[in-house]
Amino acid sequence: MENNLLFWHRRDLRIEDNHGLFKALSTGKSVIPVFIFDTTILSKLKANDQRVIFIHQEISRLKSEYQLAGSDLLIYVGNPIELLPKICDEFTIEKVVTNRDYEPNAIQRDLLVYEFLKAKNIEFIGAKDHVIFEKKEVLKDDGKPYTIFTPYSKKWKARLTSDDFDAFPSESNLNNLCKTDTYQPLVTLEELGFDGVQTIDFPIKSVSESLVSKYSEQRDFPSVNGTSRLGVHLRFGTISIRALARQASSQNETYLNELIWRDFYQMIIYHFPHSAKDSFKSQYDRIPWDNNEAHFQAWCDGRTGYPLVDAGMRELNVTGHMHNRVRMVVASFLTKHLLIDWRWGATYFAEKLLDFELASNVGGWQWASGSGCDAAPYFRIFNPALQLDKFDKQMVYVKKWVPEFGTPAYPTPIVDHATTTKRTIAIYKETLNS
DNA sequence: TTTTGAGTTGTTCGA
DNA sequence: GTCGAACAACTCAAA
Repeated sequence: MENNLLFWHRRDLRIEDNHGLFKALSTGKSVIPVFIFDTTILSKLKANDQRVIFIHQEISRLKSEYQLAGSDLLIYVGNPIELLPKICDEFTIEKVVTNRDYEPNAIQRDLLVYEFLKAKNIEFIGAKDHVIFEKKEVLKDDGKPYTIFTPYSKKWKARLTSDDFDAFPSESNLNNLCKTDTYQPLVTLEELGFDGVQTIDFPIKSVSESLVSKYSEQRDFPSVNGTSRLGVHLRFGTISIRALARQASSQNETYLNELIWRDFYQMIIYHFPHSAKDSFKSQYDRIPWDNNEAHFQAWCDGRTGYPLVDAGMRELNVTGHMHNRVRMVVASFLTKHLLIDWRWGATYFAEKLLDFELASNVGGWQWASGSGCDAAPYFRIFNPALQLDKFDKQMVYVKKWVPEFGTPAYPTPIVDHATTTKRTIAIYKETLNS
């Protein structure tokens, strides 16, 4: 029996411009595409997690696309480390191809997969697909990774050549897919242990030229649809980062910079995996957080008495999304007004955000709390009232999410701005100098 | 090795 | 109202 090749989809739920899939199809071998619902991840999620519904929908679409090409996407449920060797036996696989993942847990998983497959004499091949530049492609002149964004972005741009955004035409090579006419049914959300009720709208899979071109002027105003909301599609690979970068680079430098930030944080978590759980700068883990449970709950529920903060949290709770400017404001408020550990906030975001991406999330939270690489200085504390005046002056955003604002039903501020910010600066100062 | 300039997104105060 | 400086030093990156 002829040997086959397995292509393992993870956070790359598309056929077109998929580097790993292109690589697999280019070998000329018969390629079997597979996706595994990883129960070690799913078991930690709540039954109504909207991201599982999103993935399930996209898997369903991807499966039909493979079926149109005369093949099928095989679906498994379980622990990939245990399943992959079995799948390889079942289909006489000689090589497994996948796109690389840079999160510490994923790297550990892939290392184990590599060992298990190696023991069976099966190759395990990775491809770069999730970012423009990965690992050691953008380093300082001394060969070490950057920890400051601006010089990183300069080197990133200097290193860029005309073909770095080029698509990998995986979709034009589908005749090498393993052919089948017996379609395996897709496991249902209920079978996976999820309730399957979609409560939020999923963002569309594209961004208009006009949004990108106006991005730098409009992105800071939460009442304006000035951001692309493509985070979830980048997270699960339902769009190609190369296609997006191509569009951005020709239209808006600020937008391109945001994509470079994404590469930057992916690179940081790859080189400094401790920063997934601990502060990048360890001395910030000595800060004596207040961690007041009642304050935290008020923050989660959007009833701090600071309208911009509350609007943001309520937008998050209802839609699974929060405008980026407001993310900074609520993160600054939690860490620097309430003096609550950035991990509490990061964990809450991880649970709620449809577009949650570990590297960007811990990067952002550590930036706001001052504990990250290239973070805001500790004395830089957003004033929620001033931010409201600057970015939602007409209170369109606030009134949308906090309709009772201005009535007696709206809570009074749970803490005083001047008092708490002075306290935080004093505590940070003392901790960092001791 | 030493030196120099710079560092996502702010706020407050006083002239 | 506008503007510059202070906030607090420190570390990083590159020459």
